[in-house]
Amino acid sequence: MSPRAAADDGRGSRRRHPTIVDVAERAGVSKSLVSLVLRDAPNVSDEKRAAVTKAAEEIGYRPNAVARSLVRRRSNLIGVMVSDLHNPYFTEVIDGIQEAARGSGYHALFNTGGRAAVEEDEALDTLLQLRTDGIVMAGPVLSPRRIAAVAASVPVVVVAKHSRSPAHDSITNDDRMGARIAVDHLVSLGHRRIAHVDGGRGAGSAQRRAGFLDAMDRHGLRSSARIVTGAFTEEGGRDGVTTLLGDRRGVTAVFVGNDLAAVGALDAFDDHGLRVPADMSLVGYDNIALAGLGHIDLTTIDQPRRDMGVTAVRLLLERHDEDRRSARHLVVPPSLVVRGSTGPPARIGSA
Amino acid sequence: MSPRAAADDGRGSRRRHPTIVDVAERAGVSKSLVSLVLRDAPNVSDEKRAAVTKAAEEIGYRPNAVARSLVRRRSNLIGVMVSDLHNPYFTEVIDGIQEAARGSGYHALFNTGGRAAVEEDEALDTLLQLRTDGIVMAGPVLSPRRIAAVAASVPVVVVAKHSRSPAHDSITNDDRMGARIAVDHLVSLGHRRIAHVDGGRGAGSAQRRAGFLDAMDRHGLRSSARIVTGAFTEEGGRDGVTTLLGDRRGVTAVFVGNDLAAVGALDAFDDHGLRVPADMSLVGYDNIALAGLGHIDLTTIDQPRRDMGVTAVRLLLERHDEDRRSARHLVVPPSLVVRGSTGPPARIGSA
DNA sequence: ACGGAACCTTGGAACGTTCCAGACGTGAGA
DNA sequence: TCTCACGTCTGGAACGTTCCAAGGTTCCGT
Repeated sequence: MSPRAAADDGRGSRRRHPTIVDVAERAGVSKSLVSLVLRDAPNVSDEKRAAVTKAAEEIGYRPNAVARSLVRRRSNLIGVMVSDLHNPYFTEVIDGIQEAARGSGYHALFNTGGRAAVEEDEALDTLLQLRTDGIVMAGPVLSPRRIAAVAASVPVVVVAKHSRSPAHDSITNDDRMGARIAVDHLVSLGHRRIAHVDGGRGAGSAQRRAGFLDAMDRHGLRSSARIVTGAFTEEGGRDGVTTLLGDRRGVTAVFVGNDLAAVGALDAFDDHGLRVPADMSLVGYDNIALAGLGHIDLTTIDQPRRDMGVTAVRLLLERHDEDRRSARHLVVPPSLVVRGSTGPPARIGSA
Repeated sequence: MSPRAAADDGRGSRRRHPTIVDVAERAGVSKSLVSLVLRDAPNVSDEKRAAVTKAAEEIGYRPNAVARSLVRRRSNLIGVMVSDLHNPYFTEVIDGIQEAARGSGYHALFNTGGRAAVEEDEALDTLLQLRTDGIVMAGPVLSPRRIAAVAASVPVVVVAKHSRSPAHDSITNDDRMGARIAVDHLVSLGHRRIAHVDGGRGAGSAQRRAGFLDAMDRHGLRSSARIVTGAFTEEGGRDGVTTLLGDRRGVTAVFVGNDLAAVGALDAFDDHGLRVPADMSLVGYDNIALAGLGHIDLTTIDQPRRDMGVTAVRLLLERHDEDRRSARHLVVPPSLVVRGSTGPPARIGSA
């Protein structure tokens, strides 16, 4: 009598999982044949195939991915470290990753670092020890050094954070261009005195600031461009606008660093009795779901986040399956989404 | 010369990961000793311990969790299937899970099913094949049958969906109680004619409806209670309110099924020129981040989501480590969060 | 009738760990 | 001096797969 026949695992607990050998015994074939059938290889007789399938079904066999990855030395897993799951920006990227992974025979598994470097490090370590075939880092706050170190042992693609590292790939949107689009839109509506409440030291903030100035310049409005410091939070937007309104010189439109901050701005305008868009136009950035709510209805700059997720997986597979060695840093174009927070400037007060 | 010394893996690609044997060779000890040191066992001389640690460090050794789980027959992984990552409700539950897992030497790994049963099934299969030590299902839309089937091979706890299955544990908030709290709050402000825009067939919707009627009854307001059908979406709330306002009989307050729908309701009130809370009080449910935004400022019912996540992990470990066999179905109390969307009813129109 | 190709099936090694049983000192107690 | 215990270290089996080389059949062409 085989030792396995001794039933449960001794702790009197949950019965051990059936293995390929159990299936083989029941079907009266070798374990190798079972393996072949389960991976549906050609050159297996219909008879045996049926017997194995039936036996597997009957005992509720479920392949052990652990043993499989060990011997194959690949897990078919894509690990995704998301810096912050609370940020709705990432959830759509995740959708794209999930979709692309499923479509290529991989499974995506997520992790989060709660915007803290130590935790991100731990999360990455888990992914690394699991021997995932590739790692996506969504908006990491980790140091470039550490990211490069991870990239030394597994393909890595960084999403939503600019990088020029030769060690890994990255994919970001063109923040400069996005800011320019926002300004162009406002100018086309007739605005001249436009302010920017920036995102402080947040990711992409510097580029958006540069794009803003750049665009104002092109329209010959450099002198009426105004920038105040904010942050990528509701509060950052509120404070920025408050500062701005303290000494505004006929500003009729504001481009805010991101949507969350724009909502804060909306709030501040409310407090000052300014109506949007009648008295003040407002443009955000990112097009998070929030911006589309009827009650907020924010004109904003959209990043093709889902596509970015899909592309991230593609980049990973190029490295893993096609053995690409050189780094690729992709920059995708953002686009304008016009909603109800922008309109022509009020006649009164226009210079 | 050992075959391993042949450098890379033949595909000319990424160098293979160093193993415990590589560390052993370099440190001049057996692989068993390396294993002992790495799991810092007692009874290892300081000298050897140092040698092993140094060697591991030098060659950048990182344990292979796959091999480890295979032989130990436990992965120290908690798999979390989240039905919908877009729903901010879950992100806080996730925080709790992550925190509790870390605190107990486990790692949490997430998955998502995009609110579709087939995809949820696939996601669970991935988790099952990975041999996670336990699975948390956050708001599954999967059939109870299928959930029970999964629970037959691994401990399962369902979060945010009522269940009485003997096969697994669950943790939910007391929706009846939450609805009662909402009504009590409105009544205490002086409201009498209160309506409920429900969540249709959404999870917990029936209980919230029952709690609403129950509370109205207790206050002797059964006859002025009004319920209209909605859904747990912005649109559901908007439509519900529109229906309601079509034939309102002096309604001064509305309790909406969840926060998202409440935002839709806010919108509909706007459209009808009703000011909140001056003309109409509004209470939501769930206390998602959105509700706290200054611009929305919604009074709502809070579920202790983070705690629910922590508790879910605890339930899992009770089964896995302490071998509990009987099912536990926990119900936690929700609480009121008063913000700016509720106030006393307007004098005009009060009966 | 014979060789070999084509097809199907199988045993065993390997993947990188953990764990068990036992080997090898060394020092204490008899 | 001989045992025995203790502390330290090691080899080998096991975990559940995949994959390779090779073993059998069957069938075809000559």
